[in-house]
Amino acid sequence: MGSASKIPTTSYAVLGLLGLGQMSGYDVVRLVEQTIAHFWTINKSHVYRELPRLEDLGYVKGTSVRQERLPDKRIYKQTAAGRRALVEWLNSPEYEPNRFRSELLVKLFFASEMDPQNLKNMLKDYRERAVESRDQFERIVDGLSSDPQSAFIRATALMGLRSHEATIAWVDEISKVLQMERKKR
Amino acid sequence: MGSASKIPTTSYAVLGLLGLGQMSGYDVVRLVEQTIAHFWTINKSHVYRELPRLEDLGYVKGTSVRQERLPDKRIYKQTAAGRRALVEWLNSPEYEPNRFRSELLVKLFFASEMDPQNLKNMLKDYRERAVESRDQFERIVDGLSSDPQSAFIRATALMGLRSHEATIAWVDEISKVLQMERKKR
DNA sequence: ATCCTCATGTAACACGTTACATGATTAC
DNA sequence: GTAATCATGTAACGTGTTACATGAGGAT
Repeated sequence: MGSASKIPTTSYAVLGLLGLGQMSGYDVVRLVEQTIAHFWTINKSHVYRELPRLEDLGYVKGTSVRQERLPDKRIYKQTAAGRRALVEWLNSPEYEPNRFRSELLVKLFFASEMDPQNLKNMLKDYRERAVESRDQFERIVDGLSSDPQSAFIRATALMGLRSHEATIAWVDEISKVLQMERKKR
Repeated sequence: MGSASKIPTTSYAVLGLLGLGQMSGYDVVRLVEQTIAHFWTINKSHVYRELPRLEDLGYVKGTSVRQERLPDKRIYKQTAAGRRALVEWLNSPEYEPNRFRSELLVKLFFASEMDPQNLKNMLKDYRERAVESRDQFERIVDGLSSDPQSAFIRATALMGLRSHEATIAWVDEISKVLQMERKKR
């Protein structure tokens, strides 16, 4: 039953997207951006490396397509084995822990060496970006609203919304405190 | 003035930690875990690669130390040039955007292929981990409470706290909805 | 004319993780 | 006594990012 070769999350993500229809690498890249990028980025080069790997495993089947004006391309579709592998992965209860990195937080950690005005500007900018993202996710969530088929997709978008809201609230919370610290000195 | 060679955030993080006192690579690794790991992980091997690089740049100075029972080691300290480079980086207003990855969210995105019970278990587990993390951060934040020197460190810990709180609230929010979806079918 | 975007990918390099090594001490 | 932890690192490999390539079509 179990597939011998263990493949990383990125491979399953590509495989999963190919379940939505056959696509070229280029299409996958665009689709990633529109769907999972906010919790799982995959860039172009990586996609193009994953596709042959999935093909070697027999999880997808690629076909070369000639085009006139545009460069020739290769389109891929899930195989039955690919679908099985995907479902098996989905149903295994394990998942790697979340990864989060923030250069802003690194700078904040060392901010005692920082010019207070610069810190203030950076936090302002950070907040503004978060507001923009929050608004985007709000629109997305509202757009998917009541469609029961998209409940899971909506749930992931909702995470985006909530986490940006939390970020905004956090900036406001610490701005007050850091402001005070500056006065005290 | 400006340093010609641009180095990544990880290098500055190591450099910054070496500002807290001279350390071996091993010490840096432990310190990372106790301080910045929740928004900027750096593993052992990476630390050991950064140290010679920082030394080549003249930002730190390493000294070999003989030990009797323990393996010999090399301890590093910030140089004046290193400190300048760090401050310059801190005061530049740029920062790379946050990166976030979550295999759980990838699985959730494709969860229409998933056994509902498994999804339920995964979300339960995810929530439990978030609760644990939240509690840890709560203790940390409370521990650093009123010390003005640690305001910035406290701010980063507070981000950990708030984001885990948001995660917990999000799980509760979507659990209700997904439950309903299941009934409707 | 020139620059930007679409549409395909490849190549090189840097970052990040896992596995390997080694010996002393501490815990059970 | 055996296993885990401390205390140092190194080597190998896999992931992820940036730069390079190429030509058509549309915008200014």
